[in-house]
Amino acid sequence: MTIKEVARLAGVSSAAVSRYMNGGSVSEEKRARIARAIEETGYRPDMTAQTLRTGRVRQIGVIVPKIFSESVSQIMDGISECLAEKNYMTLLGCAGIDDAQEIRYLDIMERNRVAGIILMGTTMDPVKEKRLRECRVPLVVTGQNFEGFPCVYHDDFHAVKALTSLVLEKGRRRLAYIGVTERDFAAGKARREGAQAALLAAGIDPETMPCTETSFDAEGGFQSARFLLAQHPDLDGFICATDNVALGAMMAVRESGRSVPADVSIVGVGDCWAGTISAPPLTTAHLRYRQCGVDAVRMLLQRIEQEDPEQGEAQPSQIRQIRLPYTIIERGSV
Amino acid sequence: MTIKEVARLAGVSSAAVSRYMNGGSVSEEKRARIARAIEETGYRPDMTAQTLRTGRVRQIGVIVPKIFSESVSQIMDGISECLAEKNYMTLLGCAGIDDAQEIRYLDIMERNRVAGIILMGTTMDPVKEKRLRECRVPLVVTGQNFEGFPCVYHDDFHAVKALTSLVLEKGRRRLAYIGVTERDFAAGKARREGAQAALLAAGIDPETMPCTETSFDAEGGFQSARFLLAQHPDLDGFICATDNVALGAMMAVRESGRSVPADVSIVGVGDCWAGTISAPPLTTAHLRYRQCGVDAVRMLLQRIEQEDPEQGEAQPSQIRQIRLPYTIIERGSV
DNA sequence: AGTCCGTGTGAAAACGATTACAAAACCTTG
DNA sequence: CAAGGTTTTGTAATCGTTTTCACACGGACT
Repeated sequence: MTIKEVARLAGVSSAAVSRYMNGGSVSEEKRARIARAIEETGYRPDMTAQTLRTGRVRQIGVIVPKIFSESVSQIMDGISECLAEKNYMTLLGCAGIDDAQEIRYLDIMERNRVAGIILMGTTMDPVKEKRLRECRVPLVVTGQNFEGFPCVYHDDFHAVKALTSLVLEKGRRRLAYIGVTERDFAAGKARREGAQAALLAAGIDPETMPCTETSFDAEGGFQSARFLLAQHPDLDGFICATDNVALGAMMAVRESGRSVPADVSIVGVGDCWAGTISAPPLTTAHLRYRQCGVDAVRMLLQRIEQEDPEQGEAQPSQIRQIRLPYTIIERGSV
Repeated sequence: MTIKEVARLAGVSSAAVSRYMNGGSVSEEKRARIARAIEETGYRPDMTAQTLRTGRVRQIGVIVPKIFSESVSQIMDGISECLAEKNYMTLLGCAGIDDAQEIRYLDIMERNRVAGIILMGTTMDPVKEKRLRECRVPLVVTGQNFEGFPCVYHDDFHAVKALTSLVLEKGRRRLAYIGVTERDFAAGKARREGAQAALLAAGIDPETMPCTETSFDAEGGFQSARFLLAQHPDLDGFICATDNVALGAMMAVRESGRSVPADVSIVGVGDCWAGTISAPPLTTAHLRYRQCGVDAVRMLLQRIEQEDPEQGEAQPSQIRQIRLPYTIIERGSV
C-alpha cells in the first residue's frame, strides 16, 4: 500500500507514480498501468509523509473555550462549512477557561504543522499575548478585539448601548446591569460600557446603576436578579450580558411576583433559540455568529495563501480587523 | 530547530537527543548539555516526523452531521473533555447529511493515521456499511445501534414508549405522532415504534394514530402540528420525536386557540434548554448526551490500547454495545 | 586474567512521500 | 541526417524523527 509497492506492481519508478498522482508528465501507456495498480491495491497516499516532505497540511487548528454553547457551536458551524469547501479539516482543541491549556494546544498545533489557527478568544494576559505573537503560523482571533491581531468580532458595545437606549425610551429609569467576568473584554467589559454609555447619553449618571458580575448561565442570572431585587425593590429594568442570563433574570422577576414586561423590562444579547419561546419572548441583539466563523476562515485562508508563494514574510501591516454588525430584535420583554 | 541542530549545539548525536526526550538512557553530563541546548533553541519535536516514524498519532477523528445542534455539541463536549484528559486531539469532520462526504472524511482521517474514529451516526446504507467494515482503524458509532459495530446509543424506543404511556395515563386517547426521517434509525424509526408500542400496550390500535415526518427543527413541528390539527380537530396529544419539534408543535397548538396542557398534551425527547423555559415547560425524556461522548471515547481508547501491543488482530468478538438509560422529566406540558 | 552484564554512545537505516537532476527517448526542423 | 527542442523517465536526496545495531566502557564475578 505504499507508493513503492504500487510502482513495483506497475513496473515503473515511484517517481512516476508520484507524478501520476500530482499531475506531472507521464506517458499514456504507463498512466494506464499505474491506474490499474492503484485500482487493484486501493492505494491512497499517506498524508503524514506528504506533509513531512512538502511542509503543507490541509488542516487548520481551532481553539475554543468550550464546545457546548450556542454561540460557539454556531461559529464552529460557519468555520467548518467554510473550511470543508476549501478541503481543509479542523483540528479541534477545547481549552476550557484554562490559559495554560490554550497555550498547550497552540504548541501541539504548531508542531503538527497546521496551516493556520483560529482562536476563539476569551481573555488576554501578557504571557499569552507574548506567546501568540511568536506563533509561527497565521492566526485569527474571533469574538474579541485584541489590538495587533487579526480579529473578527461583534459590536458588543453598540449592541448593548442600543438595547439600553431602547429600554430607556420606554420610560424605564431604574435599571440594573447583570454582567459577566470583566476578563472577557467583549462580553464582559464592552457590553457593560455600552449600557453605561446609553445612560450617559440619556443624561443619567452611570454610577447610579447597580452592576453585578455572574456566570454565563441562567442560574447566574437568576441569583443575581433575585439579589438585586432584594436590594433595590424599585428596579424596573435589567440589562443582561447574555440571553441565558436574561432568561434566568426573567425567572427571578416572575418569582418575585412582578411581571415582565409590565413591571420590569429585560433584555439580553445573542438571540438564542430559547429566547424566542420564553414568555414573554426576549428582546435581544442578534449577533452574526455564523458569519463570524465564515469571515474568520476567509481571512485566515487569505493570509495562508498570500504567505505561501512569497517567502519574504510579506507585509505585517496586513492585520485586518472585521467588526460585525448587530441587529436589535424587539420581542415582548421590553 | 530540528533535532540535528540541537544535537550539534550540545555536541552529541541526534540519537542521544531523541533518547533524552523519550526517556532512554543518557549520561548525566550529556543530559545537562542537551537540556541547555533545548532551552536555548526552544526546540520542540516535529510531530509529523514522529508520526511518520512511529506510526502513532495522538489524534482521533470525529465525524458529525452538523455541529450546531444541542445534542451534537453536548456529545462533542463529552468527547473532547475525555480526550483532552488522555492527551489526544480531535480531528473534526462536519459531513452534513451527505453520505459521500462522510466517507471522504473517513478516507482523509485514515490517511492521516488517526488512532481511531468516532462516527456520530445518522443513516446507514450498504455502500457505507461496506466502507465502514473495511476501515482499518478502530471505530465507534454514537447515537445509533448499528448491528456489528461498537456503539454507544440512547434507549430511544423505551424513552418514547414511557412518554407516550404517561400521556395515555392522563386520559389522552387521540394522539398524533410527529417524527423525523425514518432513515435515521434511532431518532426516526425507534422513537416512532416506541410510541406505537405504548399504544398497543394500552389496547389501542397503533394504526389509528396519525404519523407525520418532518424536519428536526421547530418550524417543522409547527407546520406538522398545524396540518394535523386541521385534519383531526379532536386531537388531544402530540408525541414528538425531538424537543425542538415539540416546541414548534406547541406554538401551532396555541395558535389554534387551544391550550397546553389543558386541551392538548405535548411531549418531546432530548431535554433541551429551551424546553425548560417554554410556557408551559416541556415534559420530555432526558438523554445522556454528554455521557454518550464520554463512553464512546472510553470504548475507543480501550480498543486502541488493546490493539497496540498484540499485533495479532485481537478478538473481533469484542464489539461491545452500550445502551444509555433515559430519564422522564415531567414538567408542565402533559 | 578472562567472562559476563549493564549502561552509554553514534552511525545508519528506516518511515513514505516529493522533487532536482541528468539521462534517455521522442519529435521537429533545416 | 544532424541539430535542437520537448517530453518521459529513473536515481537519489530530502523532510525530521526513532530505533536497531555494534561497539566501547566499566565494574563484578569466577
